[in-house]
Amino acid sequence: MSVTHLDNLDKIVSLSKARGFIFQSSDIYGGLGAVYDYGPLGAELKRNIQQEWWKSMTQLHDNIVGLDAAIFMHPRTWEASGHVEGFNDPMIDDKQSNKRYRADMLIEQHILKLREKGKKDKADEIQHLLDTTGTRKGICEDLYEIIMDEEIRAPESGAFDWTEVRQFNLMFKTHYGATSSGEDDAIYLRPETAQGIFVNYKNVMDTARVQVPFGIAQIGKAFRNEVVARQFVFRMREFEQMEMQYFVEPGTDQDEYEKWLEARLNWHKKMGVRESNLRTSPHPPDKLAHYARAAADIQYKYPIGWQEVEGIHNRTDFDLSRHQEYSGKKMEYYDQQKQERYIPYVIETSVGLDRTTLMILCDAYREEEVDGDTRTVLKMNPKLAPTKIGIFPLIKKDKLQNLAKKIEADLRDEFNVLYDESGSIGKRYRRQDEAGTPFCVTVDFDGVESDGEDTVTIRYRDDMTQDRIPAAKVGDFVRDKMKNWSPED
RNA sequence: GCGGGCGUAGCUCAAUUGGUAGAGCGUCACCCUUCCAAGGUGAAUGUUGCCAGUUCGACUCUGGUCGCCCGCUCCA
Repeated sequence: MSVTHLDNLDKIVSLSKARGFIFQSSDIYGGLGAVYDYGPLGAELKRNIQQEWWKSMTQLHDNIVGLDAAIFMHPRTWEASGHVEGFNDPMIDDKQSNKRYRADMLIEQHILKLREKGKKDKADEIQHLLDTTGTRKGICEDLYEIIMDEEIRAPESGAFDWTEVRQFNLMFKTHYGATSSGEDDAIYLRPETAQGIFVNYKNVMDTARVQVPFGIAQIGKAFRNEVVARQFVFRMREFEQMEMQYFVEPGTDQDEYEKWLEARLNWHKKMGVRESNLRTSPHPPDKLAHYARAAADIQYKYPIGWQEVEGIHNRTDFDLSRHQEYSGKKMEYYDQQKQERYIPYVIETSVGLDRTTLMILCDAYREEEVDGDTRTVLKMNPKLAPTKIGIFPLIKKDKLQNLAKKIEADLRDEFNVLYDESGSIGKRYRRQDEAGTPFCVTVDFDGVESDGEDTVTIRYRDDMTQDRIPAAKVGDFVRDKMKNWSPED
């Protein structure tokens, strides 16, 4: 059996659509860019991943609690977080130095220089042009024209090699209130879930009886107007994050950061992703986000290359300090033992649920040669599989159907099962292979005609072998096999 | 955002110089069938991405628009 190497996402996209994992949004209207819907199998898969994450974060840690904050937040939140400032300005890049500047600031500096040189008329003229930007073509175009006409050079490199002026509106804006229309009522769809945690930090501390170090975990949607949103569910405009913010004592932050980076990498391995397809990748200091002291990606080797599936950040006390400043509410923690007051540092683990789902699909995907035919199979961790057990009568005969339906009824409460009696048995197996169903139980004549207890065959997705087991033991058997599953190469 | 390519049934594709759409696979039903998609019979599905124009007539020509792919750019 050969290992399947995927060069791109085509096969995954096709299978996702054909089997009902993932569809493009609003397909019948021609689709909506960079937005996708999860179909019946995808919804189950995604939910299973969520549950595994939630359990590993909350249930397995006595000092991490859950939260479910709203998508809408007070607009001041995004001023405090730095998103409004950073996401809404007309920016221009110097191609020589790759430095980015606010286009309007460049022009103001230019005006200032002119005044210093005594060129008052010229300065006034440009000031007027700047004040009336947006009235000629558009804000970006007008600013660009001034920079071009005045041959304004980059402050640091001295180069005159600009990109166009672009408005960075990463946040989706909408109106709050049914009768609203004006700018006053603008509200944002959150661009990250983290702020929902930070603004509830005090509430949680006051009610959940937690002590530093402690964490708050949350799963939820976030929205970003990406400049370039492509590559299936890898980069979407509406996506789901699974985040945990861990509040620690300053000074212990670097240790905790290292600890969580390793813990999170291990989680991905535990989900059944092959170790050779996972790695961590620290961000170089000059590429860190404004709030971070240290950061690393957990990357997966997608068909489109090594890409970030999760980010671990040391956010320092940036967010809590800013919220303290903007809200006027104390964000300090009082350590009774040490009799110290401080604003905790925050270690963030933030994993993309959609990216994880895509990773699981990619890592599971195989095409194998079986008797000159190609078998497409998703060898994913049984815990994550949308359907756990396919249950079939070998052929449509009452005797076989009755037992198969009885087994189905017995297992349905505990497992996601699927009963199928159409077509040949081989076809039913292969159909379940494509859905990633790890076990198929078939009722045959040997089983029901034997004296004593009924037996069935159980067929394994990964190697297509079978065992004959008592019909009453299917549940026990599956439970055991699920626990002992490990990925193959 | 820029440049290039593409857009016909769920999927892969076909339709002679413009004459109002077909096949295979898949799906569904029935029959057959004692374990790995390949038996038989039958059925459903398309305003040819969308809108407009040229034309007696457009899947086929033109423009716009939406979406997808590749490259560049971007990713605070």
